[in-house]
Amino acid sequence: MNEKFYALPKDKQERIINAGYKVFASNTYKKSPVNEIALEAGISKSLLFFYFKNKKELYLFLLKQAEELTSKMLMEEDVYKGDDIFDIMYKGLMSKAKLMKRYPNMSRFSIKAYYEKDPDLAKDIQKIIAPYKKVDTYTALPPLDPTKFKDGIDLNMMYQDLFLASEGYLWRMEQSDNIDVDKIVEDYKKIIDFWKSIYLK
Amino acid sequence: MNEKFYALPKDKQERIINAGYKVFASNTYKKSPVNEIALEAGISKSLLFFYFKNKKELYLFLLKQAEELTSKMLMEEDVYKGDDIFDIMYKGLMSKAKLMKRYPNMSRFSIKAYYEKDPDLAKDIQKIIAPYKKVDTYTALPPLDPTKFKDGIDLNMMYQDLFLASEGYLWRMEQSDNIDVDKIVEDYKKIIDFWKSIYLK
DNA sequence: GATCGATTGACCAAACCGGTTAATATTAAT
DNA sequence: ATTAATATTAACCGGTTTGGTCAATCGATC
Repeated sequence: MNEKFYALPKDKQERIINAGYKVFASNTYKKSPVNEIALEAGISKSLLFFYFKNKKELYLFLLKQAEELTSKMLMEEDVYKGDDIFDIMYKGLMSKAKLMKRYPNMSRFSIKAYYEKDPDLAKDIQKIIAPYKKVDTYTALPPLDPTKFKDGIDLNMMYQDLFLASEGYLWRMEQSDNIDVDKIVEDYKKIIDFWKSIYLK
Repeated sequence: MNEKFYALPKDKQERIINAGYKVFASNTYKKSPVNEIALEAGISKSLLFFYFKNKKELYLFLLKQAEELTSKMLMEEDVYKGDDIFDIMYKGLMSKAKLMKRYPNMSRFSIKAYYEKDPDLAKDIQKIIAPYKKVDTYTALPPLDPTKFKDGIDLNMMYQDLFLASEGYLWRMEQSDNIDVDKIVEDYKKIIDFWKSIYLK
């Protein structure tokens, strides 16, 4: 790719990146016309080909970018990880929401990339994804201090409840095009408080 | 459309329908090649054009079919509606799962149709969707008998919890290609029981 | 083997797509 | 103002795809 891309004003860079995420997230790789991306970004197709030598390079650049941004977010999340499961989940969703505000289609793009079957790409995709694949994001029950929770509560089931609901939340966020992050975070805070009130001693 | 389509053996009809749902659910209308649908259905493109006079007719037929099947399911659901909220939610997800087993991509197709922007279609889509649009599926809190629930529980928040988690569940089902409906229903039953144990008196 | 309906392969014109290139617009330097 | 360098685009091209048609073939029935 052309290094001059990085010399572009940040907002133009992000407009191009987001245009790529949008189009590649809505279609398969093969059915994502470069021209559509250029149009969405407000530049000409030729200019896109000036910055990225071909469609494949553009795609892989976007994927790498996505993986880097995501893992960076996850690491930042980790730094502040305490032992309060509710707090962890709240902060988790909050940082996801923040990322989603800046790159509304990145998450959908990444998921789609994971399942992309194009023979020209599959191998390169796996190469980029592999390192991050190990970091499995909280599907398993984290260690919890049972004394803090009300007696008789099946902590495993409780965690499934929290997890499932958060997933539903995330899903809703992905559906709507223009997310009001603040409102969503606020709503989520409310339900977290509710959970605290019923699960905690 | 050609009435002879209905004379086809039921399983062949459904294979064609499901092929349509699959392709139209994965791409925009314009980028869904009729040939891909035919291939997926195991017939020739020519035969598809024999049953449906053109792409648009095929698409609208599938949409009408989807709306009819969905509203039929919702009505059947209504018939058995008691006053046990947990039972209602369980039965709701169960019938959705059953429908999803028979038509794995129908729901994704319908959602996509809702957002389809093709100028050739948008109007016709709205015409088909409009009647069913009013039937809003349980977003609002249904009437609940507060005496049955543990004291001090915010029923509104509780319902949001149930609803959100169910949404997450549904989402998971849509993600996976081959759904093990029975396992999913079983899992859901477990979490319903869990909810009963913490929310009910 | 003739008849008839079901099904297909071959075909076509139009649109589309990735990528190139020569031309133009914009900015900065002299 | 002129030039030089850079950023950006329009026009174009060969190859592919796509919706749709139609004559040909297949398969059963008589």
